[in-house]
Amino acid sequence: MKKKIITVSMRDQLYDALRDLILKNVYRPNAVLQIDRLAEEFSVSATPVREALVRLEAEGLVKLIPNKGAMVTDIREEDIRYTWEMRQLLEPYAAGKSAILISGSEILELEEKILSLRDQPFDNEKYVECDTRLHEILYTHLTNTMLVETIRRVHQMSIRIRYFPEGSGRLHERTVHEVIQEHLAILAAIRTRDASRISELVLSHLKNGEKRAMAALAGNP
Amino acid sequence: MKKKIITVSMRDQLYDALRDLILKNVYRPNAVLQIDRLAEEFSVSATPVREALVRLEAEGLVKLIPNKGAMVTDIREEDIRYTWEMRQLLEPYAAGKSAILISGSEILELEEKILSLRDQPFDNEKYVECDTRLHEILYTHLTNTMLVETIRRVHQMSIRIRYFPEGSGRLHERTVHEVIQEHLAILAAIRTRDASRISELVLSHLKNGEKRAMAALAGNP
DNA sequence: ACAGGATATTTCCTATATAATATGTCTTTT
DNA sequence: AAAAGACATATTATATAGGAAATATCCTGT
Repeated sequence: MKKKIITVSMRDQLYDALRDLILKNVYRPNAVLQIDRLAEEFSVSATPVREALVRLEAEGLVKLIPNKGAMVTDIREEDIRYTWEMRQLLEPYAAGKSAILISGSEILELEEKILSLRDQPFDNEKYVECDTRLHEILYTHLTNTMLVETIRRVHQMSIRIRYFPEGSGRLHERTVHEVIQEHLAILAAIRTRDASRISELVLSHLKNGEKRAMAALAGNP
Repeated sequence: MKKKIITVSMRDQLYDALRDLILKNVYRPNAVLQIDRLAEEFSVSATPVREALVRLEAEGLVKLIPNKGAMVTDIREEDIRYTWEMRQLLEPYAAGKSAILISGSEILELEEKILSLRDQPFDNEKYVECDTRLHEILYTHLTNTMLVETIRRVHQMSIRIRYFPEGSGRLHERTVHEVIQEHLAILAAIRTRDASRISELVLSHLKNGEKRAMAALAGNP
């Protein structure tokens, strides 16, 4: 049988690369994204770059102005409030729903991931990686793909916000400790499969998260 | 002074045209969208067609399979449930929030639009137009653009569902009458600016809407 | 009947041409 | 002289056309 070599289109590779750079604020808000420059940067032609940009625009990460060009979307203070408003609207509901869908091994992985933060509590990169995996486990069992996709999008925005403050590489130990405690509380509730308790805890976790994000933005990490 | 001629990119025009055709089920679920054929159909080259398709993919209207092609996304029974689950999650909250943001003249326009349905209660096209305008007035005042955008997307899906049943051109008089009554009740609540009452009414309206959609799909329009 | 390979079709990308916008210079006007 | 306007130039996005790569289709030989 012929071996099946999977090939990822240039467009998809560029999309992934650019999204990553935008989320991590390497390309900062309002940065101009010049098609030719990006094409040269990645050693491809303009077409796949444009297609990647169109997709990023649909995700709200890039603003495309006809005949003018592309720029990374802005992050204003309101956007932070809006992001957490969305999360508070969607995630408590979603987390409650998936309570019974999470497997035992996933619960163990969650615990492992949460506790691993304790070891290197100052690494933003590691923090985001853990948070993202946590989201994956919590929400990808839901069958409502629209809900999952929306949560993914909003969470993506909250990653951007996390990386937004200048010099956001390090986190305060006290903050990380708080987050770990909240995560562990949620985990304990998941073990009991108590949907309404999970919703409650996720909501208060998100409210605290909003406060922490605002504080970080004001310069108190 | 030089006259400013606004030019809409080919990509945007194609996106609008294709979206409309998909929402109205002219291009039905699972229909294959061949790039060359579309390019010829609209007398353009392949590139802007591809870019329009990428955007439609991000909106969940088109499925893009690398090196294979594009097709209109499927509508399964679950998708209908998911759509209404999203609406019930978002719209009561959103409607409650915009209660105080709607102007007097908009309330009058709403009333006019709602009552206009009474005159020609069998026209699906007119129904959707009215429903869309209603959404616009209700939700575009909200400052949370993510929320507005998500509601727009989900509402878009519910339009597709409305057009989905074969021969969905005509509506039953009794059904339309029900919808008008529900809309009027919401309108009355908007006049009193009672946010929690609006939320309540929108929620029950959506629950009824879900039942009606399911019935229509089962062949009882 | 079925594997294997040639042919055809279609997507995907590159290279090139076209159109729109921004920039800079020179002229005109106040 | 400063500001505004008009023209030419440069830069950049946008669209077209053609070629490379992947997938699908058909044909042939066992």
